[in-house]
Parts: sequence; C-alpha cells; structure tokens
Amino acid sequence: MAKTTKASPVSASATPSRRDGEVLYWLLKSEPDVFSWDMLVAKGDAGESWDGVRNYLARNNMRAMRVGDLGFFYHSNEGKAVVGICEICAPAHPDATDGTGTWECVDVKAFAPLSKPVTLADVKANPKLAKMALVTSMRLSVQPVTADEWKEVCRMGGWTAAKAARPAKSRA
DNA sequence: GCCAACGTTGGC
DNA sequence: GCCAACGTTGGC
Repeated sequence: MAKTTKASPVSASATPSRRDGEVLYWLLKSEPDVFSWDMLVAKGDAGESWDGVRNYLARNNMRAMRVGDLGFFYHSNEGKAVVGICEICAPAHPDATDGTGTWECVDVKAFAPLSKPVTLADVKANPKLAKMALVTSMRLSVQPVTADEWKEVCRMGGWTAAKAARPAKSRA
C-alpha cells in the first residue's frame, strides 16, 4: 500500500465543522449549586454569559457556536443529569471575568426543560451514546454533541421536535 | 472525602 | 521540549 498518513485521532470532543446554515448541538456543564437550570430559566430571554470557562478546548467549542445553536444543560456534581435545552443567543465574546483577553464566552438562554432529566447513568447505559463526549471526555465543560446523540438524549428526556415548533409557553 | 483523569505551570 | 509538580474537575 502507498504511504499512508497517520490516522488523526478523532476525539469526540474535537470541535466540529459546520455546513452553511446547519445548527450544531452542544453540551454545557454547570454545577447546580453555582448556576442551575432554574437560574437560567429565571434569566428569561436576556440569558446569561457562560463565563468562567478556563479551558482551551472548551473555549474553541464556544468560538464555533452560532446564535441559534442548541445545547444540553447538564448538572454536574450533585446533579449528574441533562435537565434542559438552552439556546445560544450571543456569539463568543470576551469573558468579562477575565482580565487577560484570553478567555471568551457565549450567551445562552433557556429554551425548554426536558420532561424528565437524563442522568449520566442513563447515558452510560445506552450503547448509542457510548461515544458521547460526556462519557469519553468526562471533564470537558463545553462539549459538542452529534445530531444522533442529540436526538437520542432528547428522546430519553421526553422531548420531541414537535414540541419545539409550539410556542414556548406550551413546552414542557 | 477520596482520588483518577488530565490540563497547566515552571524548572531544567 | 520534556516532565514532575500542582491544581481542578467531577464521578463515586
């Protein structure tokens, strides 16, 4: 065989590329004691800056986000469950909590809660989700989610795309 | 509370 | 550029 290039390791946590107009999916972790889903809901359409992230891969993932992308809101530590869906409402901008100019954040707002939380145990128990970054890149706080993974976790959480088409007030 | 994983820092 | 020390994350 001809000379081959070494297969580049395709990590599940690698920042994905995007086709024009495509919506990408993400997972954002937060410790519920520090900033919970309910706190994001309370922020309403104003949303919240996802600041304080101090990891380059997580930052790069945020840089790749576009307004309208959707993300799972994951409660780490005492939660260990995906509890809701948030929407990116502002693209990456300098993190106001960082004085060095190195770190950036996006703004997110609550989109809809899941009917029932999808726990980390649920995710680990589902073979379809074996490659999910939540399982393979345990400590990365801002992760990409593939379209297939997105659908599966939504299904497990009782969320269907049909709900998304309804007015926000009737989503649950 | 423990500790494994792993990112970051800094000496060399 | 290597790698040991250190700090943080986050599941258990």
